[in-house]
Parts: sequence; C-alpha cells; structure tokens
Amino acid sequence: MSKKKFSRNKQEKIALIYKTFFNLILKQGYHKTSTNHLAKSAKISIGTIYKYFPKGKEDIVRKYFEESMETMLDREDLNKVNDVNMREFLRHFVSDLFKNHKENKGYNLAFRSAIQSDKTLHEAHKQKVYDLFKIRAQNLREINESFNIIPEESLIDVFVFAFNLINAVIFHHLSVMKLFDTDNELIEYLLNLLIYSLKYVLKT
Amino acid sequence: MSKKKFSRNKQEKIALIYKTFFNLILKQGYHKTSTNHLAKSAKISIGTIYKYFPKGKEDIVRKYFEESMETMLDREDLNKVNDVNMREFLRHFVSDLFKNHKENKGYNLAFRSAIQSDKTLHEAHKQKVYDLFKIRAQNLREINESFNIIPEESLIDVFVFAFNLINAVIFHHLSVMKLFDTDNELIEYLLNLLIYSLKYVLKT
Amino acid sequence: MSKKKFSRNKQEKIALIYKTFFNLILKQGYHKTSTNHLAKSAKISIGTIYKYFPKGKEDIVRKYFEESMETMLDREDLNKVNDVNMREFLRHFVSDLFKNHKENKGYNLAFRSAIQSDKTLHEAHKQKVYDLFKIRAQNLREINESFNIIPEESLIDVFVFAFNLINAVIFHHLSVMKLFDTDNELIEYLLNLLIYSLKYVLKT
Amino acid sequence: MSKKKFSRNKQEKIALIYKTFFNLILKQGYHKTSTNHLAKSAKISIGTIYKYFPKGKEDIVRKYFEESMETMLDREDLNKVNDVNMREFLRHFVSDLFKNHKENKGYNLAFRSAIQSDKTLHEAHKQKVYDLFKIRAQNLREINESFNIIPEESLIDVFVFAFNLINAVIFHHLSVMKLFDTDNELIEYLLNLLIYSLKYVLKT
DNA sequence: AATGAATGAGAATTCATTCAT
DNA sequence: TATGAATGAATTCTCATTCAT
Repeated sequence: MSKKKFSRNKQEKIALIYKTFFNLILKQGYHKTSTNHLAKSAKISIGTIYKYFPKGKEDIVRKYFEESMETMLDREDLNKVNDVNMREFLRHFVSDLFKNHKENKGYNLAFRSAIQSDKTLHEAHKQKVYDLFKIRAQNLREINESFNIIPEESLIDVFVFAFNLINAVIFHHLSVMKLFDTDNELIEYLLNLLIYSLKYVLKT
Repeated sequence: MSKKKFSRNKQEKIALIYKTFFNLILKQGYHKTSTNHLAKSAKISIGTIYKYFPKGKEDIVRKYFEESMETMLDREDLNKVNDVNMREFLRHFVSDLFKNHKENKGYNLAFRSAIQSDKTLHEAHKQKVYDLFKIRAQNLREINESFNIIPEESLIDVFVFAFNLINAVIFHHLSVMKLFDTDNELIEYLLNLLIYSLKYVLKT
Repeated sequence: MSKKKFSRNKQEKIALIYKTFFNLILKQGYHKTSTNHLAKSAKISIGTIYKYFPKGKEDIVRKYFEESMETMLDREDLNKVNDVNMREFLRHFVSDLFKNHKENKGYNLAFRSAIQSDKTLHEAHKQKVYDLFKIRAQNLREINESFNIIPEESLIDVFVFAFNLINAVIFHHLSVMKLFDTDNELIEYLLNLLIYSLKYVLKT
Repeated sequence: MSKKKFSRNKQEKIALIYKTFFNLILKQGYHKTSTNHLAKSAKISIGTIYKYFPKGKEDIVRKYFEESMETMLDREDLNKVNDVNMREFLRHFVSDLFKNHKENKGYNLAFRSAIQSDKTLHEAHKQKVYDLFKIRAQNLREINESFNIIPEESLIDVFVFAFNLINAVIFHHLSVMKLFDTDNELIEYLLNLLIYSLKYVLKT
C-alpha cells in the first residue's frame, strides 16, 4: 500500500513537472526556462526534479516523448495487419497521432519548441523516433509478408518520413490555421497524403 | 572615397558575421553558439559584433531576417505569373523554397531557435509570410480566372499552409535522411503533394 | 532546527558579503570592486552573491541601507530628550554621527557612489533622513518649549542641514587629514559649529 | 588669424565637451556616462575627445577643476592681504567660492558626483586642492608676516579644511534646501563659520 | 525521499582606448 | 586635425548541477 501511495505521489509529481515545464516553455521559450525557475513555479525543490530527471531539462523532454509515444504505439490493433486492412492500419496510425496531438496540444507545442531550440535534443529525438519505428518495422515484417519486399532500412525511413510529415500538417492545422472543417476530413486528407507519399517513395 | 571604403568594410564585416554565425549554428546549434565564440571564429572582436548588433545573437537573426525578407519579396520572377503554365509556376515555387532552404540551412536553424524566445520576431515572420503570399494570391487571381471562385483569404491561407508544409518536408528531408535520389525527384514529389493539397483543401 | 541552522548560515553569509564588500570599497573604491572580485575575496561563489542580491552591487548597498536605517531610527536614547541638558543632547547627536561614520566608512563611501547611479536610492535616503529628524523635531518641541516658536518644518530643515554639514566635515576629516588631535576635540568643535549654525539659522 | 580661429574652435569644443559631459553625469551618474556616449551626445568624434583629454573621463573632470580654480584664485585682491583686511580677505575667499558655485551649479554638482564615484579621481582631486592651497599659503606667508607664526603645513591644512567646509554648506544650500533668505546672509554666516573654525583649529 | 543553499563555468555585455584613414 | 571603426580586457549575470542536511 505504501508503495502504491509513493508511486502515485511520484506520478503526480512527474505530471506536475511536465505541466509546469511545458507551460513555462510556451510562455518564455525553452532556453529562458531554467530548471531553477521550473522548480519555483512547480513549488517542488530543484533536488526533486533532478531526482526524477537526472539530466535536467533534456531528460524531461526526452522522457515525455518516450512515454507518450510508447502508450500510443502499444495499441494492440496496430499489430494485426494484413493485406486487406492495410489502409485501415494506416488510418489508425494517422488518427492516433492526431488524437494525441489534440489531447496534448499545449505539451506538444512546447515539446516542438524545445526540440527546435536545442540541437542535442533534436538529435536525440531523431534517434528515438528512428528506434521506435525500427521496432515497429521489424514487427510488421514479421507479421505481414508483403513488407518483406521492402528493405528494412527503407521501411523505417518511410515511416519516419511519414511520421514527420503528418505531424507537420497536424501542427499547422492545430496551431496556425484550421484548414479542414471536420477532424475526419483532416484524417482522410492525411491518409491520402500518406499513401501517396509511401507509394511515391517506395516506387510502387 | 574613404567613406566608401569604410562602408565596404562594414558590409564585409557584417557578411562575415552572418556567415560565421550561421555556420557555427549548423555545427553546434543556436544556444551553444555564444557571441564570444562567434567573435573568435570570425576573427573579429566581440566589440565589433556588439557595434553592429547591439542586442547580440537575437539582433543578428532579426536583422538577417529583415534583410533577406526584403530580397525575398522583391523577386520579380515569382511575382509575375502567367496562365500559360500553372504547374510550372508551382514548380518554381517549390523549387525556390528548396533552394532557399539548402543555401540557408544554418540561418533557418538559427531562425527557428531565435523565434522561440522572441515573440515579436515570430509575429514579424508570420506577417512577412502572409504579405508575401497575399501578393502572389492577388497575382494569381488576376491572371487565372479559375482562382476567382476561391475567396482571397482562403487562397492565401492555402499558400501559407503549403509553404509551411513544404518547409517542414524539406527541413526534415535535409536534416534527417535522404529518401529521394536526386533533388529533382524531391521537387517533383513536393509539387504533387502541393497540387494534391491545393485540390483537396480548395475542393476542386 | 535544521531550518534555523540554514537561516543562521544565511545571515552569516550575508554579513560576510557586506563586510567584505565595504572593506574592498574602502581599499579600491566602489566601481573598481567587481562582484567577481568580491566573491573571491569573501571565498563565496558568485552565484551565492546573486542569490541574495539579484541585482548585484546596487542591491548590496540598497539592502544594507534598508537594514541599517531601521536600526538607526530605532535608537531609543536619541529619541528621548529631556530639557535637563540641551547641549548634552546635541553632543550625543554629533558624537553618534561621528561613531557611525567611523565604523561604517566603507559603507558610507559605497553609499555615496551607489547613490550617484540610483535615483530611487537617493530619494529613499533623503526621505529616511527627513523622517528621522521629523521624529526628533517633534520630540524636541514636546519637551522643550523654546522650540515651539520655530515652525516644525523649519526645525526639521535645520536638523537635516546640520546632519549633512556634520557628515561633510566628518567625511572630510576622516578621509583627508587630521586637524584635531583627539576625536573629542573634533566632537567639541562640531558641537560648537552646530550650535552656532542653529542659532544663526533660527535667528535666536 | 588662422591660429586664433583654431584656438577658438578648440575652446568651443572643450566647452561643449564639458557641458555635454556634466549634463550626462547629472542624468545618469558618472559611471554610466561612457566616453563613447559622450562623443555621440556632443556630436564630436571619440578621437577628438581623446585628443584634448588623453586620459579620458578622468582628464575631463580634472581639467575642469583646474581651470575653474585657477581663474578663481588668480584674483589680484587676494594677493593684497594685511592685518587690517584679513576679514575682508576671507570674505572674498568665501564670496568667490559662492559665486563660482552659483554660476556653475550644474557643472559643480556633476563634478561632485564624479569625484564621489571614483576613488582615483577623488585622490587626484584632493592632491590638486592641496597643491593649489600650498601655493596660496606660501604666497600669503611671503606677503603677510602674521602668517609666519603658523607652520606652513598647518596653514595649508586649514585652508583645505575651510575650502571643503564652505563647499559643503554651499552645496547643501544650493541643491538640497535654501536656508538663508539672501546671498549676503549666507556669505556672512559662512564667513563667521570660517573664522570660528580657523580660530579653533589654529588654537588662537 | 526531499530540500534548497551553494557552486562556478561560461554566456552576455560594456567601455576605455587605439589607430588607420 | 578629425574621424569612428575596431579592439578585448573586464564586468555583470545566468543556469545546470551537486551535495550536505
């Protein structure tokens, strides 16, 4: 019981750190948001922050991304792919990204801001995205034979590319200007964009 | 005459600062590039940098932005559209953005970083982009009647969207990995992407 | 308990900063005493100084002023005047100013320098001095009826004048050359100066 | 002719430098007034300032004082002293100081501010005052035998002391609060103060 | 586990002064 | 003589990170 309670406190504190940190980034930008400032804002000691995130700011951004991606990519249905529901699979992919963005709009804006401000972070993020899609690509190739025609590297590259492309559109739609009347319209558009891109890049 | 010489030196020095700064950013990222470091790299004294750019790094980015935006807006060939070949016009648009990105990668990185901690710059940038496309949209509507069905505002929005989308793809492509064998292939892909997006959003 | 210990260290550290700072100023003058130099001298990190005095040198002077003025205003013996011995009261006044000057010479030097570039501080100082003498003047008028002929405002003005005059003499005496063999001689001289000035200005 | 013209230009430029410099000090304080800032304000090149004042700010303050003192002390009547007109001699001394202060109030305030902000300047000023009164004391002792009773050093000290005392009162009167109804009243008061002080210090 | 005082490398910035033109 | 671009040492100040309590 005490374990659970501690763990809940821990989770609450981490959530508070994320929330405060990303809010500050949104207000002041990544660089001007210092760990000390974050500690004061969150009314948590700087020591506690370094306990959960030993590498400081970088760790906060990194871990936030890992957590949000891992929950998203752990969906069961994404692992059931066959020829018939390939389009459906991609639709899920797009739709999940969109949902995640929509639900965590503020966080994701701040996250983007952080990544664009810091080269180390940017590189680390790129690597993480690559690693995540490597696992996914390997999975896909195990499950669905039709993917074996494509070399693993290419498959990963295409996923990464698609991931970034879709994120860019969603980001633009959510924060710059709304171009689509309904969410479904946007998702349909993104899906077509994705399929076209895949076909183009994979030359099929 | 002596005045001219001074003024030439001044321009050369400013050009040197720009060049060195954006190269350093390319290597190390924006916030790891300090003004002192920049001075050493450019073999210029720190005082000289602060003479021309009193607010330091932010000023360098902002002034380069102001200067380069003027040239961007003045490009005659892009503002003169004829109805002979719409696809050709859009290809120019894409190809130009691509060239610009390739040539100014350091600047673009710097700009993305600088924008985070400088809301005025951010707004100025958005405004400039909007103005740029307002002119183009008006041009298009004058020359090609089919655009008159679309309200001017929507047309501008779509262009801004396309601009950001293409920038995102190019940015991603350049910094992450090469999915396209040649630049022309990428441009062709982007062109199709753009045309598809325009059609979709404009519902034509 | 741990809190108390922290708080004691904090006060000790602040006291150390004051002491070191005013000693350095005595040796080198205000503007040649840099915060880094101060940190090294006090064997304290520069960060600690900026923790307690976020605006650096100006803050050190200002905070010391605020703290010391409170003590100065709180001196009971000076605020209790009886009519037994007016001359004795004025001697206290002079002697106190003299002691204060001798003990806080570094601070006084610093203060004079700091005031030059800080109008708020200057005004605050003038106000404090005024308030200080307002209380004394009121006291005097309550106790000694002969002062009731003089309007309160005039009485305060005369005190402020005397305060500044005596400070000027002491300051000059301490920093330039010794014309008086003993401190008591100087005090006696100042007392006569004061009494003569009061008589002259008040036309009594 | 050309020589005269140049020389007039030079004098005008020097006057302009004094005026601008002391105005800036009055506004911002001594330290915050940089030579570069001064050059811009006076619309004179920084090189020109360093031509006339090779040691920069320090030189400006120093030379201003020397010039104003030398004109003041060059008065003929000051050199005609005898027992009878000793009081008259001192009255001249006081009255001249007061006139100088009144006519150059702004400059003198700024000068005071400069000296209080900079130890080197302060020391140099003290030395200069000492030197000036040394010459004067020697003069006096040559002309008027009654001064020979007093050792030279003491005589200088007393003059310096009196000079500072009177300056302090005048400064206070002119810039802090007016305590005397007419100038003559102030001068009479100062004269008495001076005579009393001299008597006290010289123990005669 | 939690705290927050303390650290100090290093970034930003100023300014007196020089010197080529 | 006059100019003002250029210099760089010295200063102010920030912030990620550690560690004793």
